[in-house]
Amino acid sequence: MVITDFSGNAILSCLKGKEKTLAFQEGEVIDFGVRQSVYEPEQRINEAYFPLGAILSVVARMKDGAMIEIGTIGREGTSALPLVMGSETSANESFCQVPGKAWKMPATTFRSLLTASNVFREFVNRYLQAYVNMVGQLAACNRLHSVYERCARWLLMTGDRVGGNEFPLTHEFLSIMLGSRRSGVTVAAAMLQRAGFIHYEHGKITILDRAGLEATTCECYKITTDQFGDLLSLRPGAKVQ
Amino acid sequence: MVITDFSGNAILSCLKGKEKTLAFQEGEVIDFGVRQSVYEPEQRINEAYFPLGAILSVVARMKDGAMIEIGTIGREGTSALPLVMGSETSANESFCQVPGKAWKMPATTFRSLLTASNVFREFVNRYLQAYVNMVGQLAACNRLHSVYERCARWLLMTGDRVGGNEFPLTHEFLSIMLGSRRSGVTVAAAMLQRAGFIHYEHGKITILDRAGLEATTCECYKITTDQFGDLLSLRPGAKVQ
DNA sequence: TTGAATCGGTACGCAAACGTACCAGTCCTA
DNA sequence: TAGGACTGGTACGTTTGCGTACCGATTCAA
Repeated sequence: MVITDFSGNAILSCLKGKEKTLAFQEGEVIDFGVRQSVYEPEQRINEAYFPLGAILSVVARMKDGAMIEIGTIGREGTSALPLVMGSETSANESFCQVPGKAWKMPATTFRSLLTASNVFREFVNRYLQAYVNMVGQLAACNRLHSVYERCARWLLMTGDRVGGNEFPLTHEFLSIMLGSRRSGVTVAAAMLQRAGFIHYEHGKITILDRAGLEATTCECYKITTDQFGDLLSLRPGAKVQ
Repeated sequence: MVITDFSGNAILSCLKGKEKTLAFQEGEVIDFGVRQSVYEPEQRINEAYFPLGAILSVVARMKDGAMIEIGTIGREGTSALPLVMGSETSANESFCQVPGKAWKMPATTFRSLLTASNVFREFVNRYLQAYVNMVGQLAACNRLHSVYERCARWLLMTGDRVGGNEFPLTHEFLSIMLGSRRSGVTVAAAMLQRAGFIHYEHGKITILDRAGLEATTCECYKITTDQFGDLLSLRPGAKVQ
């Protein structure tokens, strides 16, 4: 895979002219491996990442070791939102959820771009708004909806961001992201498979019937995705920008 | 109550000189009544509010009518975060949770202040960061912690924002905010009262033992409050700025 | 190729919370 | 001051999901 432009990432693809050149010169493509750390909590952010295929998870970790996803970042966004809000650190831990490529850029370059380009800053702000709305909707969803619904939602959202219908995933990992038991996720996933919406085997999952999943999941998926969609045209196959 | 300066609100109190004058001239004190609407979902934001005693709730409402709190705003902040992110509308509904006063300012004035004053913009950004962290922590808390723990957390956070130990609250209302049954909240609240941490009667609650509540609640309270505290010195009795 | 690790299926007792209902005390208002 | 609304206490059957355990199948590495 050769990066000839930034069309793989919605944020980067709105750069033009000398800002685009700067982003090229001072950045590079990197590979994220599964569970590779992106940011550690309270640590200084030195790089901004823009997924080109990788998917990142922002998680909260409790003192007892419990972990749960509070945000997810794919080709529509960037890991560097704290920098947009003028923070030097990330309050939460984040890591790679689905392996793939990402554009890496020094934090200083990202800050320069925010200052230099109004279009870029405004676009990043719109992404920030959509991201915040996603987190809020997740807070509601986590309290009000069943494992089964949330399971379908997570698969759809990840499918959207991976830009395809197949990605590596274990029940164990999904259960951590959803903040539920592995056995509970297995039951929910088995129901989805029996319904013909998905197929999985040994750490690999395939979405077979997106419409079926959408009919199964709670309204949170549509609300969140529409909020991104208004801003960013995230759906698979949709043209970025 | 006569407003001689903005010391009641952390955000406004960082205004100086001609920006402060502008905020005075183009704003006014208003009274928020219980359950009075602040913003409706998807509607244009025409005013920014800065609580001086009132507490506002941002909530998500589901198609089936279920409602749950996803953010709370008191003397430390402002209702107008979507404007900070360049949005014209609020994705969620918000209303007054605890009645009291607030400073009201046209959205255009708020935008002017953000442009005119670096100090103000940076301060608002720090508040935005803390708010986003609060929502994320809430997403985790809603999934991982019991009604009992969340009940104590909510009372503490509201006590912090009201700037006192007594405020109007019914079990019914609290159960909606927490996304749980009223009967469940009654049981949890009764435990807290039996422990001597709180006292309540007919829609009025008093926090008797803050340390007791803090020992009871989950870590989410401390994490969230510390994130605000680093930025804003929110605790009761603490000097603002 | 063989042993270990990973992954998924399933079961089961248990706790939390749901959903609902009914009742009594308090407050508000006509 | 009498009736109705609001608030809180309680009960109980049901559901969901927890916590844990065990087992078979697949995959991977030695």
